[in-house]
Amino acid sequence: MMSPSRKTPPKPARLPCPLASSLDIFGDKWSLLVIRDLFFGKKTFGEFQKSPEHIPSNILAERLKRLESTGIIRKSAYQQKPVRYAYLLTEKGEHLGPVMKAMVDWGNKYIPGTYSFSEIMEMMKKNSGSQNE
Amino acid sequence: MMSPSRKTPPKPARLPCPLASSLDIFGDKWSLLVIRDLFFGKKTFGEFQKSPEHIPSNILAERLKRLESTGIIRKSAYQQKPVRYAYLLTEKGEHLGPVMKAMVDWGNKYIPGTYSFSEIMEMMKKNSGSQNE
DNA sequence: AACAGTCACTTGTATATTGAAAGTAACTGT
DNA sequence: ACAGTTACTTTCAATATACAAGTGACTGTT
Repeated sequence: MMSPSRKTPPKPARLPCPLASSLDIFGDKWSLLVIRDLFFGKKTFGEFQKSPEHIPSNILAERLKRLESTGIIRKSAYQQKPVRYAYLLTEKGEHLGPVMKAMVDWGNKYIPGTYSFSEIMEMMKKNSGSQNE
Repeated sequence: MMSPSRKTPPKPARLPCPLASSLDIFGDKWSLLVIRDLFFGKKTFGEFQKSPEHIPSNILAERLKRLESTGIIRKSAYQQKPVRYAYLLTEKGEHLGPVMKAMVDWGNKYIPGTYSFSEIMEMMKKNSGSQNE
């Protein structure tokens, strides 16, 4: 039997496995895409939304909070009147570069039709107002 | 189960971004943990279940199907009477090593309390009958 | 001053995915 | 015959996601 008398553990923190722990932080469908956008120079809520995958705004807001709370990004006000924030990668966040690079390399090798880094870079720049695929 | 009876955009295939496409394949909480286990020499359904993160059996079954359908793993019968399968990484799956390594390195650097590769290796071997966290 | 427009969210609410538990099928070994 | 093992499948409540619409604080235009 499991010990039942304890209080509820807030986050069982899956285990001391660095892979499992990392996945708990950014192992979802969207987090790394936001981080990718930050690498590509995007900074604001609106810019993240314009990316071709079209992240829902509520999910984006939540992910930004999570990434901030885990120290991967931080925000700084870029204007005061209505306070608006730009998001930036911390050192911790920037060190996710190798993780993304490994995934990009794998994708380029094993998923036909994926674009190279520079092609994606181009696509990111002219980030469309189009809602269509 | 419901079937998609209406218009069927079966998999919009998010975009030609290799990162987004990779995430569509293994960007969830469990897939890479199963792949980790395969790297650690685990092969059977029961062995995956015994890993310390305790993946639910229905999720495990689904992930194994998905990983097989995407060519990351394959299965081969290891006995006939009741046909039972052992799962193996394909070349495509083995090449996820660098992705996991990058994540492990990041976790070890930025998540306090995570174990090194060799410590995890040890833990994997004596994969417990313990149900306790 | 009134109104459209922008930006960064927030709030509802369907829908989809997940997780925990229990059940099933095909055996083996006692 | 019956318990045990292995590999799942089924059920269903809980959680997460997606989509649409709305809000608040402005700016710039008429």
